[in-house]
Amino acid sequence: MNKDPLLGYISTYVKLTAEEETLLLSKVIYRSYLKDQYIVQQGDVCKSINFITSGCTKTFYMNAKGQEHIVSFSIEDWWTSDLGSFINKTPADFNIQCVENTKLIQFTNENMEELYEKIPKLERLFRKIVERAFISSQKRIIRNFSLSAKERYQIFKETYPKIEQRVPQYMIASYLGITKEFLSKIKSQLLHH
Amino acid sequence: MNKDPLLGYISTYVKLTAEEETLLLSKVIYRSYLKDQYIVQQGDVCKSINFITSGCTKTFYMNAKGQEHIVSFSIEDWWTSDLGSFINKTPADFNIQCVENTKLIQFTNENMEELYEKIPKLERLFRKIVERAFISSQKRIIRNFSLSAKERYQIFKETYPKIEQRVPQYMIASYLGITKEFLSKIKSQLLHH
DNA sequence: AAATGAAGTTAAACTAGATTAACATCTAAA
DNA sequence: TTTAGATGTTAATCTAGTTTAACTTCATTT
Repeated sequence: MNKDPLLGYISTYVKLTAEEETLLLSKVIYRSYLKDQYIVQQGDVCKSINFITSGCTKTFYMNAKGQEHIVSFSIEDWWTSDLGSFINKTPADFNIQCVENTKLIQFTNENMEELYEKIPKLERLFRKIVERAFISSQKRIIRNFSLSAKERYQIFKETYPKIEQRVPQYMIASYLGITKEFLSKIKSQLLHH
Repeated sequence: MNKDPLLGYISTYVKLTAEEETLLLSKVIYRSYLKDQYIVQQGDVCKSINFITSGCTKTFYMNAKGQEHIVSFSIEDWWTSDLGSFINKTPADFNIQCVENTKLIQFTNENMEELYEKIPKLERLFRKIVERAFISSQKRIIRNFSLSAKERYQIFKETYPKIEQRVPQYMIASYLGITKEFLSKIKSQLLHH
């Protein structure tokens, strides 16, 4: 039925007519990236909002000392972008890099504006998507404050079992806000209970 | 011109007609709370999205050990809610409590849905509001990972000078994710440089 | 089959920030 | 005017997590 993964995804939020679906697909760009390629580089303006159809990316901040801090991983059926940079056309705070070969569907800022005008239902779609993202971001702040690294790791494994198996351990440590050495210690503690 | 602070605020995002403004005002509830009163209690379902017209609130999570972790402060012209609870009608993760006597304008879930149907421009308004909230939440996660408590305190002072003067220091410590004793130490370090 | 490098482990020494506890200051009520 | 509660400070001790560094394991290339 839904030949396109994006349309399938959208239909779970809002119902588009056939014409709207055609218009939408005419305004998106299909792209493939190889493992390790950058979709967005910190300092550049982020030109797209991206819907991932296959693969895996990491969004990270690199500080002055050259340390990576991973904000999020994204896999199939998730969105990724530096939203602040995309909306305000300011230099990106984050890098988005492929952890696997990745296929995605891009919306540029101009196409996005046009689509919002022509298909107002998309305002609702993206309102809801951003609401969810915001809610989970708030929860993450609280978890980082109130839980130990070990507890955060256990919750990560439960919440994102797929991601845990697909990305190297040192990236998980970075996502959790700890060093790879300390995550290694936590894992051995959990093994030898 | 704009007799109502809410309409004034909204007009900076989207232009409403006089009829739309009237409809909107007919669907909101004006409320006053005293200092220390709760607007939302953790565990209850959060029934409203609130636009603050005067006063100050704190949104915090209380963990199993009874420790408060402040997620955010809100003052005039800001919104406050437990969005996850409001949208999904699930028990609230957070408490929202007044730090000062506070006046606010409430949108219930049903009124909100009705307003979205009748004034589609509001979808855009709230999309943009939530986008901003999400962007700053992401930045906060990164700051908590990559900066020391002293640096976070300095950024807090620069970013929210008004709030710093209005809330007690132990709440700022909680917002920063540190103890009041450690914030006290940081302040004396900054004084006697 | 050896060599290179990326990813993960272990352990010792170290530090940012927590905990505990005693004390200080301020305010508002009685 | 005293008292009591809330807020803030100082200092000693403690700990979760970092740093550094040496070592292991595994996959890929030559």
